[in-house]
Amino acid sequence: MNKQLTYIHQLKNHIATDVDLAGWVYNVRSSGSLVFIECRDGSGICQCVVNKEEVSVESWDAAVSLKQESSIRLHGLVVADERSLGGVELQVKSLDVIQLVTEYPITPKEHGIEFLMNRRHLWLRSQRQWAVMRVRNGIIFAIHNFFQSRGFIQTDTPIFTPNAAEGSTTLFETDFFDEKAYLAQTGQLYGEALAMAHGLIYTFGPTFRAEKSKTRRHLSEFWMIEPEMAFYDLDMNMDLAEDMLKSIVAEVLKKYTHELSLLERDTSSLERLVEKAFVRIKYDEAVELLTSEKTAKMLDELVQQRVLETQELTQEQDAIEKEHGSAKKWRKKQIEKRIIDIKNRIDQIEEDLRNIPKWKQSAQEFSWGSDFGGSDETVLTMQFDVPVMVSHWPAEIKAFYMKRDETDTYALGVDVLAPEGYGEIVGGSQREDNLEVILSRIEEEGLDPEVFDWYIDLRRFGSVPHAGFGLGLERTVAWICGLSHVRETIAFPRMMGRITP
RNA sequence: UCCUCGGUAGCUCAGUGGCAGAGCAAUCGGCUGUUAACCGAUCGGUCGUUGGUUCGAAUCCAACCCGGGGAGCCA
Repeated sequence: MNKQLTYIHQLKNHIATDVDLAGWVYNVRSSGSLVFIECRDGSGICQCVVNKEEVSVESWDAAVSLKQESSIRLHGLVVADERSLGGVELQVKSLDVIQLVTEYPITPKEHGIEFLMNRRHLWLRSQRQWAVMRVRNGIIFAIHNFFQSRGFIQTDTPIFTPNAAEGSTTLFETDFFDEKAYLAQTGQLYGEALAMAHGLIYTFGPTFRAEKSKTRRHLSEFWMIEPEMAFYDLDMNMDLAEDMLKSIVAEVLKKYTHELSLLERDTSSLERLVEKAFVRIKYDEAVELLTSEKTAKMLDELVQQRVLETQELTQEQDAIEKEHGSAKKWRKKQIEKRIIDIKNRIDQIEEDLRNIPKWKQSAQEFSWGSDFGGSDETVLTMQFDVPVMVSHWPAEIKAFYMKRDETDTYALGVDVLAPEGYGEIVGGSQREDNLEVILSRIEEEGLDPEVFDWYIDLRRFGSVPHAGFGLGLERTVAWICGLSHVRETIAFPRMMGRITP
């Protein structure tokens, strides 16, 4: 154990020298008197070549016996080789097995989501999951960087709370020394108290929602970042949210190119967003856009595009199916793979074709005063190539603490919708700072003023205009990584029907 | 809670009323540059569960269980 270990991500700096590696067998191939080991050590993956004629009998026997995820120590020479992934490989001089593994369940082949989720503790070792966790780390670091460099103080708010902050959502109930308590769905109200102490604060912690949601955007336990700023109005709030998202994306693009390429993320949309101003529209304008001829036409065109794509795919499938009969074995496999891809894509298109008319109907029939549904958000964001910030919502559909405009009909709230159909990643508002108004709002909502007494104190003692927002970490990770479901953005997701591992 | 699709070998799937199948994994053998290596052989089954229809059910019907996708709600 006293040998100096070299980590795989540093190997490029050690070409033509001998190093010691320790790690796990990601995959292994053998070819007579050569064994190719793909070794991962947490920092990366490196192909290690064992040549029968250049190692001891013990090392050779060990190499031949290796199976996936066996833990090993390697000593060898680092060489540049274009045939190897990453351009560097290790020519092994000796190999020790720490533990020989048999029947590791996750093979390099395809697996279903249920199988993988049941083995999440092992799945985390796979390349894609590894990349996602690293990008998540990068996003977290970028968020702290952004706020810390602007003088924000990170504060922590309680997880046990005596009541719901916003009447509507379902919370997890627990027993707190024989008293009913709930797991926090937001730290916002406490954040406001801390902002009155420190001016600029943010929280970064877990939140819990007991809704029985089964969609790609929901978790029961997720992490949220909630800045709260004294002397900020809605516009300043929106500026801050835009700067923050740009800063996060820029930092991830700069530091995580390898991970994003492992995830096959097309980064053009992310790169564009860093440079361009976000779209800012008011709720009324969004409704107008949703119900417009332009939107209807765009959706019709989308249907035509999908139909055309299906025709092209079907033609390709016919052509390669004909070729299949007389093809060589390797080509047959290639064709079979391609046909599976084509079938999946066609299934996806058929679902789109079933859905788009519904989207169109939902958009066309949208009536002022309701909240946007998932498809409405998608239809809105499809028309822009940067995030869309929707502000000035009908006051009735927003929470009691949001400040209203002069006409008392609009809440000074803002939702930030991510591009590419990722939906709402930020929700925020300017808060109501007037004592009388907030008291009457609490009454109107039928909430118990006694429960909010400490919160109301914030309006009694030095009340000032202030604002804040919440950023959903998992949705942000899903969007930046280009993942179709938030369950892969957190190490051990908690969602309806999933509490283990 | 509702809508919708699915559950067949360790994994991914094919099989729509008549002998339970393929690829991968596993096991054994071969191969000196492999890239989800390849080639040959072997092994592998409570067809989600229970009941029904039928000469005969993986296949048809009913109920239930589990999972995927979506709605509502939201980050």
